[in-house]
Amino acid sequence: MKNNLQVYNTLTKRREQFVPKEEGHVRMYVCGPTTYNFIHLGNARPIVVFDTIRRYLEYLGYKVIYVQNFTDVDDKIINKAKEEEQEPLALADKYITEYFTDADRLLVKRADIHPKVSEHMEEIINYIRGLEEKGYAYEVEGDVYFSVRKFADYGKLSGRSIDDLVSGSRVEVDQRKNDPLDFALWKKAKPGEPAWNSPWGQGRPGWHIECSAMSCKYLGEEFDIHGGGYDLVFPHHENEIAQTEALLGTPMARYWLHNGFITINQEKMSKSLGNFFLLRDILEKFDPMVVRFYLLATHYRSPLDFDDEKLRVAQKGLERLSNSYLQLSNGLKLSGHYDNGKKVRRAAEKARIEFGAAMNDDFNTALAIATLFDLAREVNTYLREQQLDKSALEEAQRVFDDLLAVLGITLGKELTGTENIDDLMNLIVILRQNARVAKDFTTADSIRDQLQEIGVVLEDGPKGTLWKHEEEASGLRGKIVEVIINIRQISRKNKDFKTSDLIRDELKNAGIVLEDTPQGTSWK
RNA sequence: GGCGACAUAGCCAAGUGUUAAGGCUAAGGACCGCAAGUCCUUGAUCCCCUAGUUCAAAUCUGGGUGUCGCCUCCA
Repeated sequence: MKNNLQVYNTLTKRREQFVPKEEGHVRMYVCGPTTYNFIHLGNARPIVVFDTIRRYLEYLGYKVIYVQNFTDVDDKIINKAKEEEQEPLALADKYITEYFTDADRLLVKRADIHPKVSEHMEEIINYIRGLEEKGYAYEVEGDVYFSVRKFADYGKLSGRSIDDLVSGSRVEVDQRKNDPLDFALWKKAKPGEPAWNSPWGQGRPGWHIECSAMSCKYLGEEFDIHGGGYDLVFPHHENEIAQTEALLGTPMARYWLHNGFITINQEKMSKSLGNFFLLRDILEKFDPMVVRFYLLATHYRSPLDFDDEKLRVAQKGLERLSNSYLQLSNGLKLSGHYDNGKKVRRAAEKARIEFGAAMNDDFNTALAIATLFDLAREVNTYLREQQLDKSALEEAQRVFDDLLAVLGITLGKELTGTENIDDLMNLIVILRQNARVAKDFTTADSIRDQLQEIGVVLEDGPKGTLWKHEEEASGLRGKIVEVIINIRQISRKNKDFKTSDLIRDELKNAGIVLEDTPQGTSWK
C-alpha cells in the first residue's frame, strides 16, 4: 500500500515518510486522561486530534488498531477520593463514564481498546519483574525504581542529557534512590491506599509503567504511532521508552506525535494554573461541532489560544459550510440531467485531491479545511444556475461527506432525536409564499418571526424558501403546529376561509386534527 | 541555569528557496419587498529587527528583540 503521508516525529525532530511496520496496518497508542475530574478543553485537543488522525489513516485504507488508556490508579485520584470520602476506583470509574459523555458529543470514535490500569496489574507486575531480572530495576523497602543511568539512550526523545537533567532538577531528591533521576515503577502502599499484591509487597504501579505494559500487551513490540500532548514528552514518554526498550530491546514506537497546547492569553491551560475550562461548560454555549471545528482549524502542533470570540469565529465559519451543504441538498431535489456540471465536478475532484495533500502533510487540518471552503464557494456559485445537474451535485455531496467524515464533522444532517417536521414546514412555506405573492408582507414577516422565535430560520432564495433549525429541539413539531394555528387564526379573522380550510385539510393529511371551539383551536 | 518552540494583513491562520492559501471582520456592487444568505470586487509590494548565503528567501545561516513551553502533576 502506497501513501505520501509525511508525519513530524518528535523522536527525530523531522518530518518523515510514514511507513507502518506491517503493510496496510497501523497500530497506535494514545495516552488518555487520568480520570479524577471532567475533562477540560486542553484534554479535548489530543482526543480530537488523534481521533482525526485515526480517521484519516482509515480513509487512506489502513486497518487501524487504536488503543487509548485510562489512568484509573493514581495519587490525584486517591487524594480526590479522600476529599469526597469515596472509593478511588469508584471515583475513577465515574469520570471514565463522564469522559465518554463528553467525547461522544465531539463525535470521537471509541478506541478499539480502552485499557485501565486497575485491570492490568498482572501485566504491569510481570513487566517490572522483567526489568528487575535484566538489572534495570531495584527495590528499596517496597518501592521499585528504574535505573536511568543503565539505559544508554535515556533522553533521546526529549533531547536532554542526563547531566543537564541533574543540574536543572527541581525535584526533591529521595535519598533512597540510587540516583536522583530514577523513577518509580512500583510504589509501596501507605495505610488506607488502594493496593495490590506484588513480589515487593502491597502497592501500586508508578505512572509510566502502565503505558509500557498495556501498549505491549495490545500492540506488541515497535508499534507505529504513539501520541499525546507535548507535555508528556518528558518525563512520561521518555520513561516509557526507557522501560520498554530496556525490556524488549526493540524501539517502542516508530512515530512519536505530540500536539501543542491550548492557551489562555498565551499561557498554557492547565490544572495547576487553574486557568482551564471544562469541556462541558463550553458545550453549554457552543455546539460540539463548533468546538471540534475550532480544534481542527489550527495545525495540531501549534499552540491554540482560547476565548469565546475564537469559538464564535469558528461558529461563523462552520455556518458557512453548513449553509452550503444545506443549499446543496436542496439543489439536489430540484436537479435533473444537464451537462453544465463540469465545473462543480472539477471543484469536487480538486477538493478531494487537495484535502488529501494537506492531510498528507503532517495532518494539516487547517489547510484541509480551506479546501472545503473552496469547494463550498464553487458549489454556491453553481447553485445559482437555472438548471442543476444531479450527478454533479451528488459528486460534490459525496466529497463533502467523505472529507467531513475524516474531520469527524457532520453538517446540516438530521440530528438524531429530532422529529420529522418536513411536512409541516412545507405547508408553512407554501402559506407564506401565497402571502408574499399577494404582497401581504405583514403576514409573511409574521410567519418568519414566529418561526425564528422557536429556532427555525427561513431564507428566501431564487429557488424558493429554505428553512433550517439550529439545535436539536424536542417538541419542535408541536411548536410548529402552534405557529400554523396562529396563521390560520389570521386567515379566519380576515374571512379567508379558503386558506384556513386548506390548512385544516393539510394538517389532517399530516395526522393532526383541529377542533375549533369557542375557547380557541385545539389539536391532537 | 539547561533544553526547545514560535514571531505572516484589524483578528485567526496556511505557506519551510522562485508571482503571499483559507476563514472572520470591514467597505462597495449584484440577486432581493424586507430579513437571512450567496456571488463579485477591495486588503500584507510584503512576512519581528539586523547582517549574510543564493540567480532567487517569509522560507537557509549568524546576531538581536519579544512571547511561550518543558526540566514537578498536567493533554
